[in-house]
Amino acid sequence: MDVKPPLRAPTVTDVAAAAGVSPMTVSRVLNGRGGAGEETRRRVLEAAQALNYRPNAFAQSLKNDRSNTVGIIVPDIVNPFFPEIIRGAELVARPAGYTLLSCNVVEDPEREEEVLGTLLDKRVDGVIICSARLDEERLLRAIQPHRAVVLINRSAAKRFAGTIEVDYRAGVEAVVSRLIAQGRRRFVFAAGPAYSHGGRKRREGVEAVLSRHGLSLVHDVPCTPDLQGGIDVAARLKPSAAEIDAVICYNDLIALGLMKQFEMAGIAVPDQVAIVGCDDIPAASLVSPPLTTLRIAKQDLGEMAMRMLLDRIAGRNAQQGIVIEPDLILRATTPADAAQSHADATRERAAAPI
Amino acid sequence: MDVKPPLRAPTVTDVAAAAGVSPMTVSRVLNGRGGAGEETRRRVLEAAQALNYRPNAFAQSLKNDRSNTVGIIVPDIVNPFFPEIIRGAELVARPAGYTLLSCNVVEDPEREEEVLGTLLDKRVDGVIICSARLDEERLLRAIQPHRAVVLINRSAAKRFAGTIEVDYRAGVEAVVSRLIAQGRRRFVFAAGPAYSHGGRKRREGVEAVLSRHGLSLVHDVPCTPDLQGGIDVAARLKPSAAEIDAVICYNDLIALGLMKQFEMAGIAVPDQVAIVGCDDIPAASLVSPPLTTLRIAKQDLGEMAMRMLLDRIAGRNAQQGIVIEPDLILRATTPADAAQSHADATRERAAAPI
DNA sequence: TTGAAAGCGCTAACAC
DNA sequence: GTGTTAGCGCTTTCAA
Repeated sequence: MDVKPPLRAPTVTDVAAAAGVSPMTVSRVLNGRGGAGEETRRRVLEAAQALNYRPNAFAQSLKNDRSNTVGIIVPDIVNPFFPEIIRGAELVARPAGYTLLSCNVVEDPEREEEVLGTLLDKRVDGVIICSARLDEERLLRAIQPHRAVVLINRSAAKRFAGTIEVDYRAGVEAVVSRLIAQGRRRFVFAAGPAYSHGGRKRREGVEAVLSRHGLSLVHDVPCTPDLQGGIDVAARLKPSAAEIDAVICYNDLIALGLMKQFEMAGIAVPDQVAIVGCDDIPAASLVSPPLTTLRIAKQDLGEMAMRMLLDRIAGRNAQQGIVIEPDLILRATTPADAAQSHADATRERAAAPI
Repeated sequence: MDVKPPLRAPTVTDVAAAAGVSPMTVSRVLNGRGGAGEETRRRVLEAAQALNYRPNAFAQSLKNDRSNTVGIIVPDIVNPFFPEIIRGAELVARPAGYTLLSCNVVEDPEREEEVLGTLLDKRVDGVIICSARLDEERLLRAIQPHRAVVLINRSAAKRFAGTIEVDYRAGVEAVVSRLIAQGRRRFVFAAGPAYSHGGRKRREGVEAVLSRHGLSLVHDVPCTPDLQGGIDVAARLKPSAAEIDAVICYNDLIALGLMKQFEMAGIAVPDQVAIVGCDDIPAASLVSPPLTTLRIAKQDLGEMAMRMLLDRIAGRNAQQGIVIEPDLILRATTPADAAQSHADATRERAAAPI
């Protein structure tokens, strides 16, 4: 009556014995490699079923020299930006017969290197790396032994990896231009991690537009890419809050942390200071005022990356680099009317009845 | 000059040849199994280094019959509740020498079963299942062949799995009692997925308190455990919003979606309707008004689960079942003063100067 | 259509 | 202290 815990999982040999054939035949039948008698086929299938047989993936991988596993490395799984990418990647990987191994490196370059090593030990068929934090040289060395690599938001010699980049620069330029047209002049950049490639792109966008208008950043403050980062930035900014018009944030988490602090400090958003995020995570539209941000099609990004990776694994290196454009989502942390200047908005608010 | 892509990864044999010893010696040195000459040791290490040798995890696993990999299955990686659990689990797994394979089943029981099979093929040493959606019989059958299993928020015969459960019932009872003391009488339960074990616990909590007061639920509406679920519930509730005092939500995501819709419909929270969430995800404290919720120590939960799993893998089944208590986090979607009745609050608000 | 042998990379057991 | 042999579970090659 008692179901005994399986002391040893059944092997091809067990199935073969049960079906009265050779292990080879079992393998053939189970892998649909044709060439197997109808009757034999039935017996094998039956035996496998009865024994609850499951092929040992190690043995298969060892023999075939492929694991049907791919890895994806993200800086922080708790940052809502990344789970969507993972989900997208998984959506493509599974139907293609691949298992996805997702690894979280908690924003630590050492860990990133270590994880790439572990994935190598596990002989993954390929890896997607999101926002790699390693410096160029170490990154190249770490990915070089891998069979196939796709980098998200990081460029690299095409020889070593396919790339998918978000055109943050263009996105940021669009918002900053708009804010300048609305009369904002004194900008702050809440920069996120210093070593971020995407962070540099965003900065370039801000600075390009500013310098076109003879302006430059009032502050450029690095911070962790999470709520706490936004809180830290707020602390830095509060003493001189009267001297700034707008804060461009590395991501929504920072923007949200910042907003909360500004709200508590009585700093009016967007009337006194405009705030712009990046990513468009769900919380961005839930807060008050809802956050103006750059939307990235996160799940699509994951899907594209995985498709590119599978292509590379299969040896068809069709697409080498893709750039995707973010959408500017105008919500209420930036002034509503592009024609109306900052000063006007302030005056009008002061004159409003309630 | 050109770095050639590795056509074949180096093996013990390669290292052995380079060091002028036998493969066995290489294995011994690299695994620190003592018994190896100082000089030999040095040579082997050098050779391994030079060739950039990395042991093939398959071959090791095949031989040792253990993969040093553990799996964790979550219903939806995009739900912010789960990434924190995964991170906690990983924090414990990695130092112990285990790689964590996290799998997302997008709230689909079929996928859950399939994934348990895949993990079996990969011969993981153990699995943690979060909020298993499978029915009892299929769940038991699916976990039975696994070496070690820990279930989060799901009970099971101790024989087959360790369990960690959140005492949702107690948590919910605490809020509901409080709301009743504040004069709320007409409760709605936004129930989440019908097949959720945790959902049943929460419902028991609500109903226990209500019946103690001679009350019963006005509505019990199932929904998906995400923002959309909350939006759907709002649509269901809006026509009769005047007839309800409080909505107890399965999780924060639902509560947040609901709040947003209520806000747009001009339904005052908490004055007209109180809202309670569950989980305490970061967004809960960011919205206005901030959400009253039950806080679960998510990362701790992940850490505990992983520790329990590793214990089970090692054969020390010390702890079989753990129950953790949620903390009631009172924020502003429920009335502030327990002594003040609903009616009072409403009157006072109406009389307020602004 | 089916089977026998050999080997993927590694290590436990047993020599020497 | 070090090497030899054998085998983990599977599948490719070649033969029957």
